[in-house]
Order: sequence, then structure tokens, then C-alpha cells
Amino acid sequence: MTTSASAKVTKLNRVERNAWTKQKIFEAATKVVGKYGYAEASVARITEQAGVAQGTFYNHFVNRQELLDQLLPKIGMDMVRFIRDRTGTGHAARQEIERFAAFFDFIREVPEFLRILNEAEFFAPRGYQKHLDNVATAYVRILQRARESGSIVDYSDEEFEAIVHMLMGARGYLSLRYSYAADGGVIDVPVHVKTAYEKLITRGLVKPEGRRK
Amino acid sequence: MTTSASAKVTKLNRVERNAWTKQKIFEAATKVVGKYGYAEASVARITEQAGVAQGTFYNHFVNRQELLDQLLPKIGMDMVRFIRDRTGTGHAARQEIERFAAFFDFIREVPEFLRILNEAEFFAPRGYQKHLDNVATAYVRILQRARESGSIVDYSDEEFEAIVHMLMGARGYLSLRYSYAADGGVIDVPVHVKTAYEKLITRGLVKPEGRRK
Amino acid sequence: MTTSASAKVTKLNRVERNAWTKQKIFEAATKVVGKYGYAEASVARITEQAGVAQGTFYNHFVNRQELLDQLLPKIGMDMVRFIRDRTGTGHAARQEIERFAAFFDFIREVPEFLRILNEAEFFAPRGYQKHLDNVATAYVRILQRARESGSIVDYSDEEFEAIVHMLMGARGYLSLRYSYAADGGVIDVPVHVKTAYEKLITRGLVKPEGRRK
Amino acid sequence: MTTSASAKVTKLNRVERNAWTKQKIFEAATKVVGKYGYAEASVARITEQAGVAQGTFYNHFVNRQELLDQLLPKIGMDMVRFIRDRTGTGHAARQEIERFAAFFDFIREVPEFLRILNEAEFFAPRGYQKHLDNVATAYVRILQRARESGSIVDYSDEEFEAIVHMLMGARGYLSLRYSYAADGGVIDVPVHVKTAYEKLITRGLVKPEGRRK
DNA sequence: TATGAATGAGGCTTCATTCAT
DNA sequence: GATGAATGAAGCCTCATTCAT
Repeated sequence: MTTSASAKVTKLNRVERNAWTKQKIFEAATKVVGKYGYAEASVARITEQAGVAQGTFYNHFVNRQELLDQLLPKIGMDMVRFIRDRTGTGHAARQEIERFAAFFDFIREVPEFLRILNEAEFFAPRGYQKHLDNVATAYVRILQRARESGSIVDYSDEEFEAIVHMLMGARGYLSLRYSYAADGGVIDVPVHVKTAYEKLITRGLVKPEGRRK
Repeated sequence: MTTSASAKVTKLNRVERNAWTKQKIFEAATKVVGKYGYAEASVARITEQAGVAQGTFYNHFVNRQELLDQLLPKIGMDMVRFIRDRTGTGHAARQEIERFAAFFDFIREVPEFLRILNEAEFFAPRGYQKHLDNVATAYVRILQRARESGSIVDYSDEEFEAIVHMLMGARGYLSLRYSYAADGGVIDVPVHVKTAYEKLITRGLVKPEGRRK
Repeated sequence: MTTSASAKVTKLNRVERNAWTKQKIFEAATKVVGKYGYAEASVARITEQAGVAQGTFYNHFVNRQELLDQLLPKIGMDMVRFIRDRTGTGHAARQEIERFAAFFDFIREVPEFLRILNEAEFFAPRGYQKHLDNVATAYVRILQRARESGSIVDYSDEEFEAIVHMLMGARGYLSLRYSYAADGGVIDVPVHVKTAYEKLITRGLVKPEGRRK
Repeated sequence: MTTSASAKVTKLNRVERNAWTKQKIFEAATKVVGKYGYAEASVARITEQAGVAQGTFYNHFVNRQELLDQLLPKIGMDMVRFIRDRTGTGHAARQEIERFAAFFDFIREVPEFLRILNEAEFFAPRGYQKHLDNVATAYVRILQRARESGSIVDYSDEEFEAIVHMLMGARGYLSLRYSYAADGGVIDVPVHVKTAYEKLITRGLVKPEGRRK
């Protein structure tokens, strides 16, 4: 029926419009938080950036926090994919180093990620938790597989979870220390950071006790 | 005895009273930030907790931020001392593990430290930077000494700096993940976290590429 | 009729309501400053008088100062029009005296003007400057025309500017001295003030040196 | 008696000290108000400038306002004396012009006077009133004497009072307009201001009505 | 669904004045 | 009399959220 068809079209348009508006708000929030941080990401600023009225915001999100909490998980998944795409099929150690490097590549690719990641802990705890779970789960799985293939030995699943948090923490702090350029931009980490990571991952930091030559 | 306590208070002279008031504000801030976080640590809340008028605050700190920025460095030095006291004279690997454990012991000793440390990054950036410098400097020195004694090999000073940030990051994330009890209190990290750290530190995570023998 | 009034209000569209609110704030500010002076014209007081929330204020003015700075220029233009309307087409001297009288008439018509004018100098310097420029420019033009018609002789443009400031200063001080009633209200200046002004304007105060008959 | 003598000396010293402290506060207030204006002249700032404690202030003045109200009358009397000393014994018109010039000379001599005079109206109304009375009384007396000597004709005492306010107002506004240098310093008024004043005083501004050649 | 003005709680800070030493 | 820490009222402004159109 034309009526239903047109209705459908209208409805679709409506739905599409709706999605489009929400998307605009989303992208605006990403930009704003990336540039000014969560604390400065007022609803006014975000909607202005999105080119919609403040009230419109609440047609798509129940409150400000809801949006903020969605930010990191979404970009985080992009990051996971990005890193996966950049990881080859070589030796497990090599792969881990590739992942490490890809993390910092991603930060340069999506500079907003840096602030969104590091601030989410306090300003979007729910989103942060979700992101952490996402990443940790995927990361643990990778380590498990490496263990299966014999590249990693003598680590339990529980220990993997701890290790994964250490590695994520290491990245977070390193990005804080090395990724911010003087002008507020984002730069690549120095090469010695990567070699240090490689050494830590492949041999550890300090000789074990009682180790003989 | 209350009598002696009040007598003690009465005996304070101007300078001492002044210092005492400042100290009260300081301790109140530590409690408040520890409990509610920096964002909720309003001057009103802090002064109420300290039992002084709001205006009194500004006789001791030029503004709210100044106090917040002093919080972490001050407790951070306590932490450094605490850890130093808990570190024995044994093998370098053992010492590192002692330091790791002592970090989490300190968190339990001073539960406020957890939030103060983790939130300072954004709410007290100056204080955070100072703390990081304090800790990193001390930590690098420790590693350098271990290198001199032969317990660590093949790491440059630059790499040490990177490593130190990794280790601090690891601790930070682990504390976030494992130190918070369900009731909001602070608990010790599970033992597998410590064994994982020990393994990472002493042997690395993954077999190096092309390692023969 | 109340019905029609409320109907009228109801009929307002968004833009009109917006303007109406701003206008309400404006009028409230005029009343408050007129009654209590700028120093006591807090945003709280003004919005209360206007019957809107304090936050509403900041939807219409970027800050308190902006409003205060708009007060005098706005009323000042009313004054200029008022005086112009009260100035006839007679002799230049007569016109000047009419302007002088009309100034004090305006003060009685809009009693708030008295404080707004006299205090703006310090509390709304930008607005005061604007007002002064408005008035001085118009006043100088009037004097120039009188010079063209031969009613004023031997004054340069620069001297006109100085004269205009003298005349404005004279009015200001006279209003301060004579316009305040005992009850805080505003009254007309005594007639001898007007005759004194007339004499000063038409013959000066003191015989010139060496003037012969 | 030695006792009484020494007591007297001690007392004198005390009195002298007392006066000396008060004087220091007074001078500090003059400087502070002259430089920053009444609004910024907090008790803290004044006492700091004076080199005494805040509490000391209240041993000499019942409150801030009392001091502020004493400022202008005191300097005002200096001004009256200064102008009197600069006024010759020539023709009345010449004397009036000398007074006018001396007023601006005094402003340059005591730059603080400019702000203290112009702001007192609102921040030290009592002191302002007192100053105005002082000056007006003296000024009227001068005009009366000129009238007795025939240099001024046809002005009543009441009209003198009005005239005096006009002249003071003229000076006030002119100082506001012409005495402030770009750098915040104080400069002499342009010569055309003086000639304009002279013309106004000696011939008026505009030809009287119906005056025939 | 989009709009954007209105709301009002709450935060930081200033400052005249008091008062115990 | 001098000191200066303590007081607490009051002010300006921000911002998430609501709601009538």
C-alpha cells in the first residue's frame, strides 16, 4: 500500500534522522572530550559542537553521564580492531611488540583516544570498566593461545588477568608520559620505550634469585 | 586523658596553633579526598571536616587547588619511606618484589592513598607531576644501583625511565582492579598478582624470538 | 483587564518571550540600581525583583557587568530624546536654559537616572564612557550650530568639548546637591539654581579684566 | 616628681607612638586609594602598606569607613591652602582663573587626590559631603568678596552656592576627562580647557536674548 | 522529535571585623 | 597597643536538567 510504503519511508527517514542526530552528538562529544577533557565537556559545549539544541541531547541520552560512559567502549573497540589488524602472524614475542607499537599508532591515529582513555577512569567509570573488560578479555585470550602454542609457559589464567592489567597500566602511564607533545598534540613514543618494553616482555627486568650462569 | 589533651592544646603558642590548624585542614582534605574523591572535595566539605570556618581555609592556602596539589606529594613521600623501610638487603629481584608488595601494604595502611594517587592525574596535575618525578627519580636510582651490582643487565638509563613508568602504571592499574573491596574498603591484592609480577620481572612474559640453546 | 493581559502574555512566541524576559531584567536592574546603587545591585537582588531565577540572568547577559554597562547608555538616550523634545526653537540662550531645566525634569520623570548617572562613572565605566560620548557629541553639535547662527562667538571646537564637560559636570554636581529630597525621593531644583545657570551662560560670572564700558 | 616625669615621658611616647601609627595608616590609605581606588582599598591592603597588622587598624579607627571618610576632607584642606597660596591679588577674573589652574596643579602635585576626590562621592559620602561643605563655604566667601568689590554683580548668595557647585562640578568632570594620562599617571589639562573656562567665566557661553549690538 | 529559555543548587572566593594572646 | 588567625556572610557564576512550544 502506498500509504504504508510512504509511512514506512517516512518512518525510516525518521529513524535514520534520529540515528544521524545521535551520531552527530556522539562525534561531537568525542571531539570535545578529546580536546578539552571530560570535565570541560558540558552538555552545552557538546550540543553546540554537534549543531543541535541542548534539549535535543536528552532525546537521545537519558543524561550526560550515559553518553560519556559510551565514549570509551566505542573507541576502545576501534582500538582493538586496529591493533588486531596490525598484528602479524609471526612469533608470539614479535606479535606482542607489534601490539604495543600499534597501541601508540592508534593514539596518533585517533588523538582523542588519549584523553578519553586516561580520564574515563574517573569521569566515566562505568564506561571505563566496560572498556577494561573488553580489552582484558581479548588480551587474556591472546595470551592463552600463546600459552597453548608454547610461547608462554608457567602462567595461570589468573596470572594472565593480572599481567594484562599490568600491561595496560604500563601503556596508560607511558602514553601519559611520552605521547603528549609540547604543543598539546600527540607524538610517537621514543624508540627506547619500545626496546625497554621488548626487553621486559622477553627477559624480565632483573635476574632471578639463585640463577647460576 | 582529655585534661592533658586540652592542656596540650592550650599550651600551644601562635605559631604552633597556626601549624596545627593547617595540619587539621590537611588531614581533613586527605580524608575527604580519600573518601569522596577530588571532585567532591569542596572547600566547604573539607573545612567542615576540619572543624574550621570556610574563610579559615584561605588563611593557609591561596586556593583550593594549592591544597589539592600538595596532597599527593606529601603522602607520596610517606609511601616512599614506607616502602624503603620494608625493603630488605637481599637479592635485587627479591627487593623488587618486596617493593611491589609494600606498595599494596601502604595502600592498606593509608587507604586514602588509593584515590589520591589515581585521581591526582586530572585533579591535581601539578601535584601528580611532582609525585611522579619524586618516585621515578628514586626508582631509577634503585635500578641503576642494581645494574651496577650486576643484577640488571643491558638496560640504558633512558630505558630505565620507561621501565619505571611501566612499573608504576602496572601498580596503578592493579590497585584499581584489585584493591577496592566490595564495601568500598581496601583489601590486599591476591597472591597470584604478586606471583605474576615476580614472573614478569624475573623472566619476562614470553619466550624471546629465535632463542636457541 | 487581567484576562486580556494574561492573554497577551500567553500569545507571546519564543522570541518575544525571550525579549520580554530580558526587558524584565533590565527594568528590574534600573529599579534596583536607582534605589540601592550599583554596589548593592547584586544579581540576586535584580533577578528577584525581575521575578526570574538567578540562572536566567546568564541566559541574557554574559555577566553582571555587561548589564550594568548597558544601563546608563540606554537611559541616557531616553534623556537625550526627552530633552530634545522639550527644547523649543527660540533663541539659543533660551534653548540652552530649556535644556538645563529639562535635564532636571527628566530626573524627576525617571528618578533612577540620578544614581545611575552619578555612580556609573565607577561602577560601569564602559557604559559611562559611552554615555558621555553620546551626550558630548550631541551637545557639541548643538553648540556648533549655535555658533553658525551667530549666537555663540569665539569658541573653537576643542573649547566646545571642554565646555560641554563643564556643563555636564555642573549638572551632575547640581543634581547631587539639589535633587535629592530628604526622604530619598527626587525633587526639582530651586529656581535660583536655574537663574544662576542662566546668568553664567549668558554673561559669565565675573567682569572681564580691563573691560571698559 | 621623677615618677610623674618618667610617667609623663612614657605617656608621651605612647601618645606619640600612637599618633605615629595612625599617621602611617593614614598615609598608606592615601596611597592605596590613590592608586587602586576605594573599592580596592581593603583593610588588608592598607595595613600591609602601612606595615602594621590588620588588627592594629581597629585600634585607631572604629571601622574602615571612618578612615575612608577622613581621607578627602584632609587632603581637601591641603588643596584649599595650595590654591590660596597660588592666587594673586590681581583682578577678580584673573584670580578665578588662577584658582582654576591651581586646582589642576594640585592634582599633579598630589596625584592621589584625583581618585580620592572623584570616588569619594560614592565610597565615602560623609567625607565627600564634608569636603564639599568646606570648599563651597570658602568659595562662596571668595565670591561674596568679589561682589563687594564690584567684580561680580547681580548674583545672590543662593545663586553663589549654585554657581560654586557648577564650578566644582566642571572641575571634577574636566579632571576626569583630561587629567588621566594614558599610562594611568596624571597630566596637565590642555590649554584650550583653560581658555574655555576663562571665556565662560568672563563672558558666558551664548549671547543673551534680545541683546542688541 | 527539536528547541532553547528557565531553573536552582552549589562551588569558590573575598573581606570587614573580632578576639585571644 | 599590637598582633594576625578565625570567622561567616555574601557575591558571582556554572551547568545538568526540565518543559512548554
